[in-house]
Amino acid sequence: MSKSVTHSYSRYSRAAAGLLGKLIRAARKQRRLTAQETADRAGISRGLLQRIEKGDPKCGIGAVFEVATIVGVQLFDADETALAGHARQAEQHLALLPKSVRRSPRTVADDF
Amino acid sequence: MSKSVTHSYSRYSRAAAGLLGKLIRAARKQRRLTAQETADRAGISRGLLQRIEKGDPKCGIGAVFEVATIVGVQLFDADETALAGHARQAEQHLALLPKSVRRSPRTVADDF
DNA sequence: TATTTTTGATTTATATATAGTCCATTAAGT
DNA sequence: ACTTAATGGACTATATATAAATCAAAAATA
Repeated sequence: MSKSVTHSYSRYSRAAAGLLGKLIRAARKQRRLTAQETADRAGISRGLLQRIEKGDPKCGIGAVFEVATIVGVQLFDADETALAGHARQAEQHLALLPKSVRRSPRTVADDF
Repeated sequence: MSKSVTHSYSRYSRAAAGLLGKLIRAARKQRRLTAQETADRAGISRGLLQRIEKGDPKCGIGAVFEVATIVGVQLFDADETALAGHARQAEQHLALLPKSVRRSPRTVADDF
């Protein structure tokens, strides 16, 4: 076996994944959905659902979003959402920005 | 080669991943960060960053959150956030709910 | 225009995420 | 209390995500 390179995440990222997991679990319980049934509907295994609810950062974002949707956790609220709005805005903004970025020598804060 | 089981995601999940990717890309450009530099800071490869910005649902949620944080996309705003609030609430709620769920025979709507 | 960097895409090798199974424990319903 | 179901944890095999390297095209600066 070769050396495995353990990647570490920022506290914020870990917290976000963990919180999202808790949200999902709570929502599932509220709806009285079995872990197995939820997993089936999401098209994933029960084991993966466990990891998602535990906040494992290695879970695929698609699987997480899928489960979140099923149990009724709206990340980006409703039809015209926080995220959707942001993204449209982002796209427009993108059109105005240069298509590639030339590295500027100034340093950027990296604290979070 | 054995048959590969292609998993399909709901439209909502795909949209969510895609939108988040666009958000990230736009934010990165705004900050004039190179793809390579962003990837380095996130501790991931440039290729993975490309997939994240393209909205690939198979990307690990930890990596996505990490990049989002770096480029300044706040999923759950700031220190006491939408999500954090929800999650605390979720936890309390969880304490009041039964620890396991007994399947009730009634069917549930599955359209989204 | 010339030069240099960024980007997008592809390929390969390796690490690892996931599905599937099993078992022990715990909790719900009777 | 008894019975049955849901959960949490392991473990294994396989699919696949990821890193790394390379190259061509596009775009930024001079």
